[in-house]
Amino acid sequence: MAEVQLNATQDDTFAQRIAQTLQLLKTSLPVQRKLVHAGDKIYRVGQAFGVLHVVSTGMVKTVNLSADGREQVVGLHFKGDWLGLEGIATGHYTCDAVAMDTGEVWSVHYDALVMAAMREPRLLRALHDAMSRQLARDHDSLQSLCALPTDARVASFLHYWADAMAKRGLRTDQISLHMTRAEIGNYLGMTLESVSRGLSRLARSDIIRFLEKGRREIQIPQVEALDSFVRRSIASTTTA
Amino acid sequence: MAEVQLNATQDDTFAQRIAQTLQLLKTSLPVQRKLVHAGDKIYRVGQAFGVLHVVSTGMVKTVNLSADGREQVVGLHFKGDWLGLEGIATGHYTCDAVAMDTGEVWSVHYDALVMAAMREPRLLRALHDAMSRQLARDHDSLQSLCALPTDARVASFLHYWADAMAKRGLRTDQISLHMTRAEIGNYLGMTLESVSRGLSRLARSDIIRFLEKGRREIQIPQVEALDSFVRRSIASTTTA
DNA sequence: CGATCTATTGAGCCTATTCAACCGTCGTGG
DNA sequence: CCACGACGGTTGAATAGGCTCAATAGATCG
Repeated sequence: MAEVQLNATQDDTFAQRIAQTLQLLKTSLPVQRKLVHAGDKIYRVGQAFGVLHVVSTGMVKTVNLSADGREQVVGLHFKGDWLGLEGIATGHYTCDAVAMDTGEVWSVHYDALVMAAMREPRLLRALHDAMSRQLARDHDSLQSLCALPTDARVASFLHYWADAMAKRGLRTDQISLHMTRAEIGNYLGMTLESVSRGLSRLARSDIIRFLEKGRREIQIPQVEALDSFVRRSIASTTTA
Repeated sequence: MAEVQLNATQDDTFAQRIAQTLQLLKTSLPVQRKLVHAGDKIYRVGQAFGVLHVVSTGMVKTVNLSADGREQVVGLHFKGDWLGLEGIATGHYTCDAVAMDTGEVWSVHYDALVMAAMREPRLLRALHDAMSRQLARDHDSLQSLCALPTDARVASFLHYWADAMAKRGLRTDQISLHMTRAEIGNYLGMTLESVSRGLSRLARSDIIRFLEKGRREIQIPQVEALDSFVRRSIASTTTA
């Protein structure tokens, strides 16, 4: 209840699109729903590809496994995001998908989806939109990684998270990161200490606020403050 | 001529798939072919999305433009790769696509492609494969960026390039980077000096060899040497 | 209540950046 | 025709940003 926020202006069209897509899936083809808990693997690297997954509720991370066994978080996925798309080309999933929270994941057979898409073009459109969004997001991720110092990367990460919530009509003034500092650091290409220092610095600048002792519930009075923080970091490294 | 190399074992199936896809496109729907030269923009950020492009010959880079105008190379694209996929969701391209070499780019209207895909499912499959490959590649890119020191990132970059050539049945013993050190550095998240030092180091270790004064023609006697160099870098940073 | 996990913070070190000088190539115009 | 400037590349020296190592503290759980 009360999921709709002040920011439900143009963003709620995106939330609506997600709802429509989930509805469409449910009515167009056999969907298997599954409840997942934090740590559950939705699929594993190397496993034969066959089904695509859509996050209905909850949050999921995707983790690449390098040849020598080291892990790399390569994506975060929220309500309406699709999982397993990287597996289409090779016929095998190329990463693990791990739930970060309790939630529900819907699964559809890729072949069945394509068949259904022949009758219902909106399904195809939804799939393409999801892939396209993922590609654009990956680009932004790359740019953050390449161009920003650690503190700004942390700020940018929080901004991304808040944005993802906002676009889905969820509350953005307070977000709860279901990730350890180590996980965040892995995703952002820095050490857990740097993440901690970055967050502390943001808190000291009153850009964010910790809401409990665990320090994973974070309040962001104004998301734009994160933006200007990032901008300032760039300016100082460029002009100096 | 003599494009097929020793390594044309399982890799040539990929080259064949590309050839088939290009053939399929040509026969299934109206394709506009265009000759491009180094520096030509195939599309621009912000431009209305409508058509997808496929690299027929040559090489193309995609460049993100941040809000404050700084550029970030987010992808490299060779024969058979699709361009513009990130534009589907928003209806606008989110990056520039710039030719790095003379080559030919084929363009098809997305809507027409989807229509044609109804009659010819292999078209749809080709599109999905391309998107899927791009996603998987982005993950690898991210992992390199997050987990490797500069020298290893340069080595990994050369390996990726050689691999891309090999999978397309092109010669891999000698590659010519149509990029300045600055461009490579931008793509790899490091300075041009670091790229230069990295390449010099690899040359000093006899892993690569420069073939001309311009130092963009690079010979790689054995691609696996790059792999083991990367592996060694990881080992030394992990164990130390 | 000890053991474990997560987070924070400090100190020292190292890697990669910054700044700078230098060289070779290329294109252009005096 | 050659001098000059612009550009791309290399290399060195100094600096700084982020990492490593280490100590501390709170939280959770058996």
